[in-house]
Amino acid sequence: MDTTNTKSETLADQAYDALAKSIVSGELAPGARILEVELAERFGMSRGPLREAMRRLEERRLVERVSQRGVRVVRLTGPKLHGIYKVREALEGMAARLSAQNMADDEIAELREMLEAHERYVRQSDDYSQNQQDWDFHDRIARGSKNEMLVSLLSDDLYQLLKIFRNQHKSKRGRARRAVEEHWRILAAIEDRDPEMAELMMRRHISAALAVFEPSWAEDAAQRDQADTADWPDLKPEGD
Amino acid sequence: MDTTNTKSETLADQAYDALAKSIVSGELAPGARILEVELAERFGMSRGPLREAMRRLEERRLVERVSQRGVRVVRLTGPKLHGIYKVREALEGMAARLSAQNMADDEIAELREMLEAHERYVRQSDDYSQNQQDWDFHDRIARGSKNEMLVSLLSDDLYQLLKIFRNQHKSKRGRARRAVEEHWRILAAIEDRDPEMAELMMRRHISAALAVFEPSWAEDAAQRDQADTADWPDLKPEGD
DNA sequence: CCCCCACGTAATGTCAACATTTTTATCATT
DNA sequence: AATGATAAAAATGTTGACATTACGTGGGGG
Repeated sequence: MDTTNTKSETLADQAYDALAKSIVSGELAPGARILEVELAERFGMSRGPLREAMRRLEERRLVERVSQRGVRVVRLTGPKLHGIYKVREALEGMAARLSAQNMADDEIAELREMLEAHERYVRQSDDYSQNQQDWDFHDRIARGSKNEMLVSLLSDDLYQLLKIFRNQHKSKRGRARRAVEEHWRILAAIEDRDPEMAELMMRRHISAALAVFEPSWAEDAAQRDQADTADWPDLKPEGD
Repeated sequence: MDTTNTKSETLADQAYDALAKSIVSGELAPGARILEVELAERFGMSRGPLREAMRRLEERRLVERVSQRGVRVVRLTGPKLHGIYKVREALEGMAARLSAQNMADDEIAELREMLEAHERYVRQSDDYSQNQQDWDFHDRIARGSKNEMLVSLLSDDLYQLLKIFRNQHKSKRGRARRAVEEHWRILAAIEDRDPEMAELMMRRHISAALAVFEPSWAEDAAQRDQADTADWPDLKPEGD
């Protein structure tokens, strides 16, 4: 973790950036406790700014806090991931629709180039998992919508959250190629300036991804149920 | 503002709740500066927990912070509101779809009763503006989706944000009645357990609301352009 | 062997003081 | 009257100390 060479101005903001990066990169694993005293020593700052940073992370849904007990990196269950994919379907469908209307011609050309590079990679790769090129494609569509709130919700919130769980996005053989084909269909609709088709293609794409990934989430859940009771016991209601 | 009689445990959480309520209720007006020292005195606590609370509000998009200069209640422009309505369309369309599938029969019955009461109110009222019954209807649909992330994004984030701008939601004569009619169509589709129709009706409803409200946002923007330069001057880029 | 209690340690929550930055008010000059 | 400089006041950012809560371990009793 590195708090130097960042553009943020206050220590609290620097700590937030560094922590968010560590969480999204997996360096701080899902479920990991985040101890203020330890971080204060590591970052060379007092606990105050760290607490501020962690409050921001909390509202970004990247960490979960229990009062008086501390903060840990969020863990997502199968049902929650399912819920997030439904939200993705809605938001990204709208993003594709708006991109077909609002995306600049040079942006669309760049997107085509990116997709060509992505296709070449997938043709010569055995890598099943979702990679940065996938995320870049989706990020570009979100930004192409020219809708600030959409970008914020997708690129700043949901994609960061999902990146934590890159291991939950392992596909079946062939899915990566299929995904690229679906990307082409989305791009074609955007190039055609056809909002309805763009939305339909994007929603189908997200639905298909969900169908592929979801079975493995149930398996993961079985393993996780054991670990849960071991390290963060049920909290009793504390009065009304 | 009141920090007593709340269920929150830490002072920071109490302050967050109290501040969020004040912002959403309009007591703290859009654009208002939030001064730590003043609040510390009013709430009878030190500035530390207040800073934590404000960091949470920042990520909830209810306040905007400029480093070293402070925090103010968010102001929404016409284009931003437009963007939020597009996001609403997407998310609430999905919420209605999922509610048609997942909502319990007794929940649907309650929703019907609520809508009947809402209709009676509108028939005998001259009130054009969007009221709590409207929000309650939408909140119920979001919760009926049984999708945590959808509920969080809509009911915890977007609706709170939009409530700040209740004065931006003044309608034309007759819109309130029309809205109730549209609510009936949404409910009918949910009762029929017809996800496609529920989504279509909800998306049309949000689109129609946008079409009604949006013209007045442009007028508001003209007035606001003058005020902006007066009280928060342009920030110069500070290096890279 | 299991449960309960007491005590010490670790971690979180808060406070007030200090450091730094920004804003405001005042005065001098043009 | 307007502008610029300076000093004081106000506000934000950070620190370390203290208060409070939670956790872990050991000892004793049933």
